[in-house]
Amino acid sequence: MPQPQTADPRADRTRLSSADWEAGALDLLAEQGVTAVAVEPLARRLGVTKGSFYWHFPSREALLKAALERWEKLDEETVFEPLEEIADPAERLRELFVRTSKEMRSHVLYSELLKALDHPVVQPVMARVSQRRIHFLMQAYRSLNFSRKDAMNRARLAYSAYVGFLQLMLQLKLTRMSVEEFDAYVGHVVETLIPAA
Amino acid sequence: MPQPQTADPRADRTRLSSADWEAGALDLLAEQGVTAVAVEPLARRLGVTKGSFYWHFPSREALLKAALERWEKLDEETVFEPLEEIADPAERLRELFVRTSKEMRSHVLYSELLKALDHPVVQPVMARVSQRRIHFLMQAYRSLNFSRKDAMNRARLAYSAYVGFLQLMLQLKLTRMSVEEFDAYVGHVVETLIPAA
DNA sequence: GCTTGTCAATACGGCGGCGTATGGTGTTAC
DNA sequence: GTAACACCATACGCCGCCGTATTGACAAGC
Repeated sequence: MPQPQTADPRADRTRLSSADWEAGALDLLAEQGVTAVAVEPLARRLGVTKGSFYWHFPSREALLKAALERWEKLDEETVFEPLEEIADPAERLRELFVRTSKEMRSHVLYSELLKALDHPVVQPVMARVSQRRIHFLMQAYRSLNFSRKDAMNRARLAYSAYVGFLQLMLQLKLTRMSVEEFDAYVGHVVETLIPAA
Repeated sequence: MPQPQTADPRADRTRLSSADWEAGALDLLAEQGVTAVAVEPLARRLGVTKGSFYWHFPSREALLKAALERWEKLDEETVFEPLEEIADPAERLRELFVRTSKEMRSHVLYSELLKALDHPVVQPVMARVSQRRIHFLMQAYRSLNFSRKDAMNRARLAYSAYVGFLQLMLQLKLTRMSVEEFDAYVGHVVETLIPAA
Protein backbone atom coordinates (compact mmCIF):
# COMPACT_ATOMS: atom_id res chain seq x y z
CA MET A 1 0.00 0.00 0.00
CA PRO A 2 1.53 3.29 -1.02
CA GLN A 3 -1.03 5.09 1.14
CA PRO A 4 0.54 7.06 3.94
CA GLN A 5 -2.07 6.45 6.58
CA THR A 6 -5.47 5.20 7.61
CA ALA A 7 -7.38 6.68 10.51
CA ASP A 8 -7.91 3.51 12.50
CA PRO A 9 -6.26 2.48 15.76
CA ARG A 10 -2.53 2.04 15.64
CA ALA A 11 -1.98 5.44 14.10
CA ASP A 12 1.77 5.17 14.35
CA ARG A 13 3.13 2.57 12.03
CA THR A 14 5.78 1.30 14.41
CA ARG A 15 5.75 -2.32 15.40
CA LEU A 16 5.09 -3.42 18.93
CA SER A 17 7.54 -4.44 21.61
CA SER A 18 7.03 -6.46 24.76
CA ALA A 19 6.87 -3.22 26.69
CA ASP A 20 3.95 -2.06 24.56
CA TRP A 21 2.01 -5.18 25.41
CA GLU A 22 2.79 -4.79 29.08
CA ALA A 23 1.68 -1.18 29.07
CA GLY A 24 -1.52 -2.12 27.28
CA ALA A 25 -2.11 -4.88 29.78
CA LEU A 26 -1.82 -2.43 32.66
CA ASP A 27 -4.25 -0.07 30.93
CA LEU A 28 -6.81 -2.79 30.50
CA LEU A 29 -6.20 -3.95 34.03
CA ALA A 30 -6.90 -0.52 35.46
CA GLU A 31 -10.02 -0.13 33.38
CA GLN A 32 -11.65 -3.51 33.60
CA GLY A 33 -9.78 -5.76 35.98
CA VAL A 34 -7.51 -8.72 35.72
CA THR A 35 -9.88 -11.00 33.86
CA ALA A 36 -10.15 -8.41 31.12
CA VAL A 37 -6.45 -8.77 30.40
CA ALA A 38 -7.01 -11.33 27.66
CA VAL A 39 -4.89 -11.86 24.63
CA GLU A 40 -7.36 -11.34 21.84
CA PRO A 41 -9.14 -8.28 23.24
CA LEU A 42 -5.81 -6.69 24.00
CA ALA A 43 -4.57 -7.43 20.51
CA ARG A 44 -7.69 -5.84 19.04
CA ARG A 45 -7.12 -2.83 21.23
CA LEU A 46 -3.57 -2.50 19.99
CA GLY A 47 -4.65 -2.85 16.41
CA VAL A 48 -2.97 -6.19 15.74
CA THR A 49 -3.88 -9.84 16.03
CA LYS A 50 -2.71 -12.34 18.55
CA GLY A 51 -0.29 -13.72 16.01
CA SER A 52 1.89 -10.87 17.19
CA PHE A 53 1.36 -11.49 20.87
CA TYR A 54 2.67 -15.00 20.91
CA TRP A 55 5.89 -13.86 19.40
CA HIS A 56 6.57 -11.69 22.45
CA PHE A 57 5.12 -13.88 25.19
CA PRO A 58 4.68 -17.61 25.60
CA SER A 59 1.32 -17.26 27.33
CA ARG A 60 -1.19 -14.91 28.88
CA GLU A 61 0.20 -15.72 32.32
CA ALA A 62 3.64 -14.59 31.26
CA LEU A 63 2.24 -11.26 30.12
CA LEU A 64 0.43 -10.74 33.40
CA LYS A 65 3.52 -11.59 35.37
CA ALA A 66 5.71 -9.24 33.40
CA ALA A 67 3.19 -6.41 33.59
CA LEU A 68 2.74 -6.76 37.33
CA GLU A 69 6.44 -6.86 37.99
CA ARG A 70 6.84 -3.71 35.99
CA TRP A 71 4.07 -2.11 38.03
CA GLU A 72 5.61 -3.28 41.28
CA LYS A 73 8.94 -1.72 40.53
CA LEU A 74 7.46 1.52 39.30
CA ASP A 75 5.15 1.79 42.29
CA GLU A 76 7.97 1.38 44.71
CA GLU A 77 10.02 4.07 43.06
CA THR A 78 7.32 6.69 42.73
CA VAL A 79 5.49 6.49 46.04
CA PHE A 80 7.77 5.21 48.76
CA GLU A 81 11.27 6.32 47.94
CA PRO A 82 10.28 10.00 47.91
CA LEU A 83 8.85 9.62 51.40
CA GLU A 84 12.00 8.20 52.88
CA GLU A 85 13.49 11.65 52.80
CA ILE A 86 11.02 13.11 55.27
CA ALA A 87 12.73 12.88 58.63
CA ASP A 88 9.90 13.54 61.05
CA PRO A 89 7.82 10.35 61.33
CA ALA A 90 4.49 12.01 62.03
CA GLU A 91 5.03 14.34 59.12
CA ARG A 92 6.04 11.41 56.94
CA LEU A 93 2.84 9.60 57.82
CA ARG A 94 0.74 12.66 57.21
CA GLU A 95 2.37 13.15 53.84
CA LEU A 96 1.74 9.54 52.94
CA PHE A 97 -1.91 9.86 53.80
CA VAL A 98 -2.32 13.08 51.92
CA ARG A 99 -0.21 12.50 48.84
CA THR A 100 -2.17 9.42 47.97
CA SER A 101 -5.07 11.67 47.18
CA LYS A 102 -3.61 12.29 43.77
CA GLU A 103 -2.13 9.61 41.55
CA MET A 104 -5.50 8.02 41.02
CA ARG A 105 -4.12 5.61 38.48
CA SER A 106 -2.00 3.86 41.05
CA HIS A 107 -4.98 3.42 43.35
CA VAL A 108 -7.20 2.18 40.61
CA LEU A 109 -4.69 -0.45 39.68
CA TYR A 110 -4.17 -1.52 43.25
CA SER A 111 -7.90 -1.68 43.74
CA GLU A 112 -8.38 -3.92 40.75
CA LEU A 113 -5.61 -6.18 41.94
CA LEU A 114 -7.32 -6.46 45.30
CA LYS A 115 -10.20 -8.07 43.48
CA ALA A 116 -7.97 -10.74 42.01
CA LEU A 117 -6.09 -11.90 45.05
CA ASP A 118 -7.01 -15.48 44.36
CA HIS A 119 -5.07 -15.38 41.10
CA PRO A 120 -1.76 -17.19 41.46
CA VAL A 121 0.16 -14.53 39.55
CA VAL A 122 -1.40 -11.61 41.36
CA GLN A 123 -1.19 -12.93 44.89
CA PRO A 124 2.58 -12.95 45.41
CA VAL A 125 3.00 -9.49 43.92
CA MET A 126 0.31 -8.06 46.13
CA ALA A 127 1.72 -9.86 49.13
CA ARG A 128 5.11 -8.24 48.58
CA VAL A 129 3.74 -4.78 47.91
CA SER A 130 1.32 -4.77 50.82
CA GLN A 131 3.89 -6.22 53.17
CA ARG A 132 6.32 -3.45 52.32
CA ARG A 133 3.72 -0.77 52.79
CA ILE A 134 2.53 -2.07 56.12
CA HIS A 135 6.11 -2.39 57.25
CA PHE A 136 6.70 1.21 56.28
CA LEU A 137 3.74 2.26 58.40
CA MET A 138 4.90 0.18 61.32
CA GLN A 139 8.35 1.71 61.26
CA ALA A 140 6.83 5.15 61.35
CA TYR A 141 4.65 4.32 64.33
CA ARG A 142 7.63 2.80 66.06
CA SER A 143 9.38 6.12 65.64
CA LEU A 144 6.44 7.72 67.36
CA ASN A 145 7.15 5.63 70.44
CA PHE A 146 4.46 3.06 69.86
CA SER A 147 5.20 -0.29 71.43
CA ARG A 148 6.01 -3.04 68.98
CA LYS A 149 2.54 -4.52 69.24
CA ASP A 150 0.76 -1.20 69.14
CA ALA A 151 2.75 -0.13 66.12
CA MET A 152 1.88 -3.33 64.33
CA ASN A 153 -1.79 -3.05 65.15
CA ARG A 154 -2.01 0.60 64.24
CA ALA A 155 -0.22 -0.06 60.97
CA ARG A 156 -2.64 -2.85 60.19
CA LEU A 157 -5.55 -0.62 61.06
CA ALA A 158 -4.30 2.26 58.95
CA TYR A 159 -3.60 0.10 55.97
CA SER A 160 -6.89 -1.71 56.31
CA ALA A 161 -8.61 1.64 56.30
CA TYR A 162 -6.79 2.54 53.10
CA VAL A 163 -7.65 -0.72 51.38
CA GLY A 164 -11.26 -0.61 52.48
CA PHE A 165 -11.70 2.97 51.45
CA LEU A 166 -10.38 2.14 48.02
CA GLN A 167 -12.95 -0.57 47.55
CA LEU A 168 -15.81 1.53 48.86
CA MET A 169 -14.89 4.52 46.75
CA LEU A 170 -13.58 3.09 43.53
CA GLN A 171 -15.49 -0.13 43.26
CA LEU A 172 -18.69 0.35 45.16
CA LYS A 173 -18.87 4.04 44.33
CA LEU A 174 -21.10 4.33 47.33
CA THR A 175 -20.21 7.86 48.27
CA ARG A 176 -19.47 10.28 45.54
CA MET A 177 -17.59 12.81 47.61
CA SER A 178 -16.72 16.31 46.64
CA VAL A 179 -13.14 17.47 46.91
CA GLU A 180 -13.86 19.27 50.16
CA GLU A 181 -15.55 16.24 51.66
CA PHE A 182 -12.64 14.11 50.65
CA ASP A 183 -10.12 16.44 52.21
CA ALA A 184 -12.22 16.60 55.36
CA TYR A 185 -12.25 12.82 55.49
CA VAL A 186 -8.51 12.58 55.08
CA GLY A 187 -8.16 15.17 57.83
CA HIS A 188 -10.35 13.11 60.09
CA VAL A 189 -8.31 9.99 59.39
CA VAL A 190 -5.08 11.80 60.12
CA GLU A 191 -6.42 13.10 63.42
CA THR A 192 -7.72 9.71 64.39
CA LEU A 193 -4.82 7.52 63.39
CA ILE A 194 -1.82 9.77 63.93
CA PRO A 195 -1.12 11.08 67.43
CA ALA A 196 -0.96 14.84 67.71
CA ALA A 197 2.49 16.33 67.74
CA MET B 1 -38.33 -44.47 50.89
CA PRO B 2 -37.70 -48.00 49.79
CA GLN B 3 -34.03 -47.63 48.86
CA PRO B 4 -31.63 -47.21 51.79
CA GLN B 5 -29.01 -45.29 49.87
CA THR B 6 -25.93 -44.95 47.71
CA ALA B 7 -22.79 -43.21 48.93
CA ASP B 8 -22.23 -40.69 46.13
CA PRO B 9 -23.08 -37.01 46.09
CA ARG B 10 -26.73 -36.28 46.43
CA ALA B 11 -27.11 -38.81 49.24
CA ASP B 12 -30.72 -38.04 49.79
CA ARG B 13 -32.80 -39.00 46.84
CA THR B 14 -35.11 -35.98 47.05
CA ARG B 15 -35.30 -33.77 44.04
CA LEU B 16 -34.00 -30.25 44.09
CA SER B 17 -35.87 -27.03 44.67
CA SER B 18 -34.95 -23.47 43.78
CA ALA B 19 -33.80 -23.01 47.36
CA ASP B 20 -31.33 -25.86 46.99
CA TRP B 21 -29.78 -24.22 43.97
CA GLU B 22 -29.56 -20.90 45.76
CA ALA B 23 -27.92 -22.51 48.77
CA GLY B 24 -25.46 -24.31 46.54
CA ALA B 25 -24.72 -21.07 44.75
CA LEU B 26 -23.89 -19.35 48.03
CA ASP B 27 -21.63 -22.24 49.00
CA LEU B 28 -19.73 -22.00 45.75
CA LEU B 29 -19.64 -18.24 46.07
CA ALA B 30 -18.07 -18.41 49.51
CA GLU B 31 -15.51 -20.95 48.40
CA GLN B 32 -14.44 -19.72 45.01
CA GLY B 33 -16.01 -16.39 44.26
CA VAL B 34 -18.72 -15.09 41.99
CA THR B 35 -17.28 -16.30 38.72
CA ALA B 36 -17.28 -19.84 40.08
CA VAL B 37 -21.04 -19.72 40.39
CA ALA B 38 -21.58 -21.30 37.00
CA VAL B 39 -24.45 -23.48 35.96
CA GLU B 40 -22.68 -26.60 34.87
CA PRO B 41 -20.16 -26.83 37.72
CA LEU B 42 -22.89 -26.20 40.24
CA ALA B 43 -25.06 -28.88 38.66
CA ARG B 44 -22.18 -31.34 38.85
CA ARG B 45 -21.69 -30.47 42.48
CA LEU B 46 -25.34 -31.12 43.21
CA GLY B 47 -25.25 -34.40 41.36
CA VAL B 48 -27.55 -33.39 38.53
CA THR B 49 -27.17 -31.87 35.10
CA LYS B 50 -28.07 -28.42 33.96
CA GLY B 51 -31.22 -29.81 32.42
CA SER B 52 -32.55 -29.49 35.93
CA PHE B 53 -31.26 -26.00 36.52
CA TYR B 54 -33.06 -24.41 33.63
CA TRP B 55 -36.32 -25.71 34.92
CA HIS B 56 -35.90 -23.66 38.09
CA PHE B 57 -34.21 -20.55 36.73
CA PRO B 58 -34.28 -18.82 33.38
CA SER B 59 -30.58 -17.94 33.49
CA ARG B 60 -27.43 -17.85 35.55
CA GLU B 61 -28.05 -14.19 36.32
CA ALA B 62 -31.42 -15.04 37.81
CA LEU B 63 -29.82 -17.57 40.11
CA LEU B 64 -27.21 -15.10 41.26
CA LYS B 65 -29.83 -12.48 41.91
CA ALA B 66 -32.03 -14.82 43.90
CA ALA B 67 -29.12 -16.17 45.92
CA LEU B 68 -27.83 -12.71 46.77
CA GLU B 69 -31.22 -11.46 47.81
CA ARG B 70 -31.58 -14.45 50.07
CA TRP B 71 -28.20 -13.66 51.57
CA GLU B 72 -29.06 -10.01 52.01
CA LYS B 73 -32.20 -10.77 53.96
CA LEU B 74 -30.55 -13.39 56.11
CA ASP B 75 -27.60 -11.13 56.82
CA GLU B 76 -29.77 -8.32 57.98
CA GLU B 77 -31.71 -10.55 60.33
CA THR B 78 -28.79 -12.29 61.95
CA VAL B 79 -26.27 -9.52 62.45
CA PHE B 80 -28.02 -6.20 62.78
CA GLU B 81 -31.40 -6.81 64.33
CA PRO B 82 -29.85 -8.40 67.43
CA LEU B 83 -27.71 -5.32 67.94
CA GLU B 84 -30.62 -2.95 67.90
CA GLU B 85 -31.52 -4.13 71.37
CA ILE B 86 -28.34 -2.85 72.97
CA ALA B 87 -29.21 0.55 74.31
CA ASP B 88 -25.82 2.06 75.09
CA PRO B 89 -24.27 3.21 71.79
CA ALA B 90 -20.65 2.66 72.75
CA GLU B 91 -21.47 -0.79 73.98
CA ARG B 92 -23.42 -1.45 70.81
CA LEU B 93 -20.44 -0.50 68.70
CA ARG B 94 -18.09 -2.57 70.78
CA GLU B 95 -20.38 -5.55 70.45
CA LEU B 96 -20.57 -5.06 66.70
CA PHE B 97 -16.81 -5.01 66.41
CA VAL B 98 -16.35 -8.04 68.60
CA ARG B 99 -19.18 -10.26 67.51
CA THR B 100 -18.04 -10.16 63.95
CA SER B 101 -15.05 -12.22 65.04
CA LYS B 102 -17.19 -15.31 64.78
CA GLU B 103 -19.57 -16.03 61.92
CA MET B 104 -16.71 -16.41 59.50
CA ARG B 105 -19.00 -17.59 56.76
CA SER B 106 -20.70 -14.22 56.56
CA HIS B 107 -17.38 -12.46 56.26
CA VAL B 108 -16.09 -14.83 53.66
CA LEU B 109 -19.16 -14.24 51.55
CA TYR B 110 -18.96 -10.49 51.93
CA SER B 111 -15.30 -10.58 51.06
CA GLU B 112 -15.92 -12.52 47.88
CA LEU B 113 -18.64 -10.12 46.89
CA LEU B 114 -16.24 -7.23 47.40
CA LYS B 115 -14.18 -8.75 44.63
CA ALA B 116 -17.09 -8.67 42.22
CA LEU B 117 -18.34 -5.14 42.67
CA ASP B 118 -18.21 -4.55 38.96
CA HIS B 119 -20.82 -7.23 38.38
CA PRO B 120 -24.21 -5.66 37.65
CA VAL B 121 -26.07 -8.10 39.87
CA VAL B 122 -23.67 -7.86 42.78
CA GLN B 123 -23.24 -4.10 42.83
CA PRO B 124 -26.74 -3.02 43.90
CA VAL B 125 -26.94 -5.64 46.62
CA MET B 126 -23.61 -4.62 48.05
CA ALA B 127 -24.54 -0.98 47.80
CA ARG B 128 -27.66 -1.55 49.89
CA VAL B 129 -25.95 -3.73 52.48
CA SER B 130 -22.93 -1.49 52.89
CA GLN B 131 -25.06 1.62 53.00
CA ARG B 132 -27.15 0.16 55.80
CA ARG B 133 -24.12 -0.87 57.79
CA ILE B 134 -22.40 2.47 57.48
CA HIS B 135 -25.61 4.19 58.42
CA PHE B 136 -25.82 2.01 61.48
CA LEU B 137 -22.33 3.05 62.47
CA MET B 138 -23.08 6.68 61.87
CA GLN B 139 -26.17 6.59 64.05
CA ALA B 140 -24.14 5.07 66.85
CA TYR B 141 -21.48 7.76 66.61
CA ARG B 142 -24.17 10.41 66.55
CA SER B 143 -25.44 9.00 69.82
CA LEU B 144 -21.94 9.47 71.17
CA ASN B 145 -22.23 13.20 70.51
CA PHE B 146 -20.19 13.24 67.34
CA SER B 147 -21.05 16.08 65.01
CA ARG B 148 -22.84 15.05 61.86
CA LYS B 149 -19.69 15.31 59.79
CA ASP B 150 -17.49 13.65 62.33
CA ALA B 151 -19.95 10.81 62.74
CA MET B 152 -20.04 10.30 59.01
CA ASN B 153 -16.28 10.34 58.68
CA ARG B 154 -15.70 8.07 61.63
CA ALA B 155 -18.30 5.64 60.32
CA ARG B 156 -16.61 5.63 56.93
CA LEU B 157 -13.27 5.09 58.58
CA ALA B 158 -14.51 2.26 60.77
CA TYR B 159 -16.23 0.51 57.92
CA SER B 160 -13.27 0.99 55.63
CA ALA B 161 -11.11 -0.61 58.26
CA TYR B 162 -13.46 -3.56 58.38
CA VAL B 163 -13.56 -3.98 54.64
CA GLY B 164 -9.83 -3.63 54.25
CA PHE B 165 -9.08 -6.02 57.05
CA LEU B 166 -11.29 -8.59 55.41
CA GLN B 167 -9.37 -8.38 52.18
CA LEU B 168 -5.99 -8.46 53.85
CA MET B 169 -6.88 -11.40 56.06
CA LEU B 170 -9.14 -13.56 53.96
CA GLN B 171 -7.89 -12.85 50.48
CA LEU B 172 -4.29 -11.82 50.82
CA LYS B 173 -3.72 -14.05 53.84
CA LEU B 174 -0.82 -11.82 54.62
CA THR B 175 -0.91 -12.18 58.35
CA ARG B 176 -1.87 -15.50 59.80
CA MET B 177 -2.77 -14.26 63.25
CA SER B 178 -3.29 -16.38 66.31
CA VAL B 179 -6.48 -16.00 68.29
CA GLU B 180 -4.73 -13.85 70.88
CA GLU B 181 -3.21 -11.58 68.25
CA PHE B 182 -6.59 -11.20 66.64
CA ASP B 183 -8.26 -10.30 69.91
CA ALA B 184 -5.50 -7.84 70.63
CA TYR B 185 -6.02 -6.25 67.25
CA VAL B 186 -9.76 -5.93 67.78
CA GLY B 187 -9.01 -4.39 71.16
CA HIS B 188 -6.71 -1.87 69.56
CA VAL B 189 -9.32 -0.98 66.98
CA VAL B 190 -11.97 -0.51 69.64
CA GLU B 191 -9.69 1.77 71.64
CA THR B 192 -8.75 3.77 68.60
CA LEU B 193 -12.12 4.17 66.94
CA ILE B 194 -14.52 4.26 69.89
CA PRO B 195 -14.16 7.05 72.44
CA ALA B 196 -13.63 5.84 75.97
CA ALA B 197 -16.71 5.86 78.20
C1' DG C 1 20.14 -7.96 -4.00
C1' DC C 2 19.88 -11.71 -0.98
C1' DT C 3 19.71 -13.51 3.49
C1' DT C 4 18.47 -13.14 8.23
C1' DG C 5 15.75 -11.70 11.83
C1' DT C 6 11.62 -9.45 13.61
C1' DC C 7 6.98 -8.60 13.89
C1' DA C 8 2.35 -9.76 12.16
C1' DA C 9 -1.92 -12.11 9.70
C1' DT C 10 -4.57 -16.18 8.95
C1' DA C 11 -6.40 -20.38 9.95
C1' DC C 12 -7.09 -24.10 12.89
C1' DG C 13 -8.32 -27.20 17.02
C1' DG C 14 -9.71 -27.31 21.70
C1' DC C 15 -12.04 -26.12 25.99
C1' DG C 16 -15.57 -24.45 28.99
C1' DG C 17 -19.31 -22.06 29.73
C1' DC C 18 -24.45 -20.50 28.27
C1' DG C 19 -28.91 -21.47 26.77
C1' DT C 20 -32.46 -24.51 23.95
C1' DA C 21 -35.04 -28.52 22.59
C1' DT C 22 -36.82 -32.65 23.43
C1' DG C 23 -37.73 -36.66 25.57
C1' DG C 24 -37.84 -39.43 29.90
C1' DT C 25 -39.06 -40.75 34.84
C1' DG C 26 -41.09 -40.63 39.17
C1' DT C 27 -44.83 -38.76 42.03
C1' DT C 28 -49.31 -37.18 42.82
C1' DA C 29 -54.40 -36.56 41.84
C1' DC C 30 -58.41 -38.35 40.80
C1' DG D 1 -54.44 -46.90 36.30
C1' DT D 2 -53.99 -43.07 33.85
C1' DA D 3 -53.19 -38.27 33.30
C1' DA D 4 -50.91 -34.22 34.81
C1' DC D 5 -47.15 -32.23 36.74
C1' DA D 6 -42.48 -31.59 38.48
C1' DC D 7 -37.92 -32.65 37.92
C1' DC D 8 -34.05 -34.41 35.28
C1' DA D 9 -30.95 -36.35 31.27
C1' DT D 10 -29.13 -35.96 26.72
C1' DA D 11 -27.74 -33.78 22.87
C1' DC D 12 -27.04 -29.82 20.35
C1' DG D 13 -25.38 -25.05 18.61
C1' DC D 14 -23.15 -20.90 19.97
C1' DC D 15 -19.53 -17.84 21.64
C1' DG D 16 -15.15 -16.27 23.56
C1' DC D 17 -10.97 -17.32 24.89
C1' DC D 18 -6.27 -20.03 24.67
C1' DG D 19 -2.49 -21.69 22.21
C1' DT D 20 -0.22 -23.69 17.67
C1' DA D 21 1.26 -23.76 12.97
C1' DT D 22 2.15 -21.73 8.93
C1' DT D 23 3.00 -18.16 5.93
C1' DG D 24 3.85 -13.28 4.86
C1' DA D 25 5.86 -8.41 5.10
C1' DC D 26 9.42 -5.47 6.00
C1' DA D 27 13.87 -3.78 7.64
C1' DA D 28 18.92 -4.25 8.44
C1' DG D 29 23.35 -6.16 7.51
C1' DC D 30 26.58 -7.65 4.54
